Amino acid sequence: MSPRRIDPKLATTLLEAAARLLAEEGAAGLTTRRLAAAVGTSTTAVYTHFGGMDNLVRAMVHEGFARLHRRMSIVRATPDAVADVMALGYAYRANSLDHPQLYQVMFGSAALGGFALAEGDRQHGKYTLQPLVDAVARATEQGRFRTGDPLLVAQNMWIALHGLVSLELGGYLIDPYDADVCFEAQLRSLMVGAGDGYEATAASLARARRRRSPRT
Amino acid sequence: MSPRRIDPKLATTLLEAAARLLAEEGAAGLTTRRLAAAVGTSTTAVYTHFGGMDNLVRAMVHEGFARLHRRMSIVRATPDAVADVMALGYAYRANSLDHPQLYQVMFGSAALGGFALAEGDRQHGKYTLQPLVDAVARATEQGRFRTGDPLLVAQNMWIALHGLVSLELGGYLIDPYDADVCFEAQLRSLMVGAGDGYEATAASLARARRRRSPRT
DNA sequence: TCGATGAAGTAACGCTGTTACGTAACTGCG
DNA sequence: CGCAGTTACGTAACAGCGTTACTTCATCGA
Repeated sequence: MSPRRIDPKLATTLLEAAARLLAEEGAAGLTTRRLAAAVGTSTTAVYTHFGGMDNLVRAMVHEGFARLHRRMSIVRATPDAVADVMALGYAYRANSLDHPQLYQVMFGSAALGGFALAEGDRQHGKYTLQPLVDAVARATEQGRFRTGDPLLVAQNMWIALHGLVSLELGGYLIDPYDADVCFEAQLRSLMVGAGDGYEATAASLARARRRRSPRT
Repeated sequence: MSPRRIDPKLATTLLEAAARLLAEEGAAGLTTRRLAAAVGTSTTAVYTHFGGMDNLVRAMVHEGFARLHRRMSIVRATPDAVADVMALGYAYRANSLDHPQLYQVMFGSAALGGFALAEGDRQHGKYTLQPLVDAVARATEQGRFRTGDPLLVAQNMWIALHGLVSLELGGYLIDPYDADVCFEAQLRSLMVGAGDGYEATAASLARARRRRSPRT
């Protein structure tokens, strides 16, 4: 019927449209038919290029982790490793708030919505976490953190950050304190919990705060 | 067709069946038709009693928060308030692991699956958090925690715990450390981050560990 | 120029939540 | 006891979902 669209990159087009649909209408609005309509094709395209909605979502999750990794990779190492750790925290949260729906699909145990993630899809955090592990290791070398496995310390920080972002995006945070207050309190608590001094953490937090990236 | 079931508590029956369906088959298996079949009625019952699937899920979430609150309320106050705080952490995680699917619906920003939670539904954490706030306040009075708002401190602990449980249930935790290790490391870090001494925390953790409730 | 290959469209299947409509049962009043 | 009134339930349908045979058609290589 419609003139045949010669588009060898239909897969990419589909992914971009899916991301836009997800961002604008939420996960409920991300259906094969609406996606097909958005790119001017038929639902079959999803199957020839991805083999189903699951795989398309999986590809989006993949892309989401890559973007998160990129966002955290541009945080440079400075002489203050604790400030670096907190700067990574800022980057993590900023990326999540920039793509809230995607974040919820990545971590929202999206199996709920019928989208099923495979085992490997959840392990992208492994390399996403690497910049944080490095910064923690340097903070440990600098004597700011207690001696211990940087991977375990970094993972605990990631866990706490995910808890914050997850509850913030879900609207679960309780009234008197907004997410910003909770976030910085969380950062302070994490650094002190890892072994840093209370005053030293405050100074490093001030430094990290100045390094927040303006936009994506 | 079938003999009219005289069951004035059909609403309760539906809720129980829904909980069982959710636990056994996951959120994808929780449909009006399967639910109706499970209790030997028709899909209409869901609408006369709840006004739709959303409200039924909302009622389950309500019940889930109540159960969580109950589970945390049986943690008694002892002279070691920090041990109490960690015992509440154990209770929180134990409850979540006992009802993983329900937990994911409660916090999994279930809007993804088409189930929408109302604003008020998310604020049940307000009273659920109260036992933790009290324990934190006592730990502060005892000089174990730094002076500060117990609500903010407790909220940060809840955030971190939710992060752990959420990632654990979703299968996101990274290999070398299992969830138990991460959990106890998280507890230690939280107590130290709140102001407790490293050695004092270790002693209290040992006490809290002995108090774990055996079953629901 | 012609056959082969692969992708896209059509239409259908079974499933979902939801609702209009009819019916049957319980409730309360006389 | 008998008769409305109200409520709850079953039936059947609608729209929309993911998915999949089957068909059609554009493109490429010989």
